[in-house]
Amino acid sequence: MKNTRITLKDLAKELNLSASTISRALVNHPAISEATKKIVQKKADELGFIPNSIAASFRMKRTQTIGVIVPRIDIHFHSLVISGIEEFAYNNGYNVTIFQSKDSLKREKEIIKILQNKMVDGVIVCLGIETQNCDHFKKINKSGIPLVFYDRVPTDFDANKIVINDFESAYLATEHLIKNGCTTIGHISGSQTTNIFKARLEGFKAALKKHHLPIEESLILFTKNLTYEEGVACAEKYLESPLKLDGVFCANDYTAVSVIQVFRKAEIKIPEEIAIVGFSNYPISRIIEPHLTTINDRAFQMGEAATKLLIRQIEEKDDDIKSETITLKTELIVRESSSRN
Amino acid sequence: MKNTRITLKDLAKELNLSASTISRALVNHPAISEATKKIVQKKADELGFIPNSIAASFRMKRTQTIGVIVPRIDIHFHSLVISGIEEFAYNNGYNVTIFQSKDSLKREKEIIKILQNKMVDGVIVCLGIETQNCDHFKKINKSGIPLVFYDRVPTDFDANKIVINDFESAYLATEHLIKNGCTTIGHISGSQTTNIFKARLEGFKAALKKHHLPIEESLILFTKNLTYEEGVACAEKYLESPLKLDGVFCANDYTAVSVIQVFRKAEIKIPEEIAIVGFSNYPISRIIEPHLTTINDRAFQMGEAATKLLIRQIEEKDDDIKSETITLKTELIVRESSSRN
DNA sequence: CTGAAAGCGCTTACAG
DNA sequence: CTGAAAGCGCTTACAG
Repeated sequence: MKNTRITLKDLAKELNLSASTISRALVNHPAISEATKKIVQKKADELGFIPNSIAASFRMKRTQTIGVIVPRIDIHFHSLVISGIEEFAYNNGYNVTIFQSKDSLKREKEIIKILQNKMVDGVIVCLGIETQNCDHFKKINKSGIPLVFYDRVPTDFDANKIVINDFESAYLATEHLIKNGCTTIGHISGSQTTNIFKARLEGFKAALKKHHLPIEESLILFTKNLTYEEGVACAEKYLESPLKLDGVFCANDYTAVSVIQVFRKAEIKIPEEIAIVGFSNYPISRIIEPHLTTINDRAFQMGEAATKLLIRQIEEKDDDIKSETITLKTELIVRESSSRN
Repeated sequence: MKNTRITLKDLAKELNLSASTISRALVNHPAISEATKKIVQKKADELGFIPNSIAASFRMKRTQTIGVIVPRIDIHFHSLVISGIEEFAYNNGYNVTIFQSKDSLKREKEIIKILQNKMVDGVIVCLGIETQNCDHFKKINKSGIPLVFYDRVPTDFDANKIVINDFESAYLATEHLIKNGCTTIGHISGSQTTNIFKARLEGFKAALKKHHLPIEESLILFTKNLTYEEGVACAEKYLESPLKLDGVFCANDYTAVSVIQVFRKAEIKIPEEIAIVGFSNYPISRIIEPHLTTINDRAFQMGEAATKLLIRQIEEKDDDIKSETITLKTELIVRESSSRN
């Protein structure tokens, strides 16, 4: 059953050619005559030749493989990014090997080791929540393997990054609320140790300032992980607030959905009495009623852009480490939750 | 910058030992003395030795890699399965390489080729929608690479499969509606070329029959892909039906959510007037109001079980092809959408 | 308990 | 346009 695979040598013997010629013919080397190429290709098909790309990788020290490290693959955002990575990689002849760090620093370090053992050509990573220090990444980078970060990116060294313009997106979202007549606007934010949530908060404040609205600190609520449950708690706080708010900008869609539900249960009309904007354009945003205005965070494009940058660096000849930051444009998707006409 | 990696030979020279001994010491071979192992390990750490596992794979014809083919990675069900695969594989020393077939047969065949080139040790796959004929999989199987299917599995050959008991799950879900007093129950089904949806429909009918309720064909609606939008259309049909239905069992959660929303908009009380049950336990099921009763389809466990079975077959010595079907137990999660007490 | 030697299947610099 | 030869870094059967 386990038939031994045909090799270049077998093909060579069969055709009275050298293995070198077979090898070259199969990769369409310009020095080989068309006639020979045709003969070789035909024989290869005939005998069901399966090239051993492990042997080739070993020889060339190139695996055509990209390693990906995400906190968890079953978070929709990451699965969208990975989808973009796989798509772009596939179309450019690279394969993708996936690892979940589970937000564990220990595991992240183990994975880095495996990636080096396996000689991946490059690595795309979203840092785990525990990771404050990127020495393990610096090491792999110095060994000549290009690295691109997305979403949660390192601050302690100069790396390739794909990000979105969180500040401006938040600014835009907030301004949209203002333009729809909101004057007392709350914000539900995430952990301030994560840059993107800090930036969203800043953008929110900047928009208020710009439009001469007061920044009510009591309406800025902080959560740990922006979960649905935390969102419910925040919404309940808003209900108890002496300030009568008429708009909320949430740093993600889950919390926005909880706010919608809690307010509706309290018989508050959305968007008439309170307008809501979320962030990320999760599938639920166009299912929840009223449909949620949100920011398209371009997860798929993030994966594509990361892979494109990575492959360019893999295939570039020169060995200088340089780092680029690519900022993707987001988009405000206006739906009913904020549309007062 | 691109420092050349230390090899076994370098280590051997450094320690006045042979490469054989170094190799054995590093894998904890029993024939090597503890003293030697210690020395070797110390030196390896000191010089930052990174084993070249591509060389090892090449030599041993074993890559410790599992190939995974899914239609799309950004479908929540699949990302959950992959999460289970990655987790189990990681804990057992295997890596996971992911490919998306995008439901294209052509692409599926291309991927199979790549997988063979890359000499993965085994493959886990959910068939694409176009795939009626599994010859390409038979071929890779015959070449000695074990294969495990999940969710959409082949019917034209005897393969390893991980499935859930769709029939019984549907039976249970329907019986649950009956026990909550429903007598005129509809079903929203998926494509009948897909076995799981056929089985769910059969389970639905069996439960009605068992409880001596009539099977109203006009209340059994078929969709192509069980999308949210198709669900809306089905719900509207139900509203126009002369039969006054009081329960709906939906073959997935998306359609169940649309039914809830359409009915609520029509001022129908859920669950009092119509009770709803979905299938899959998607995150949205515990967000939508009322929360949706549904079937936990064990996606994560499916990934684990598939990987466990695959690894066992990879590591088994004997070359017989045998096929196992593992059926996972599902679970009915009762929530408000069907609870009439 | 340790070593010498062969070989896995490719690619490529060199030669012609 | 084609070939002979070396070598990538491991593992392992064999010998001692």
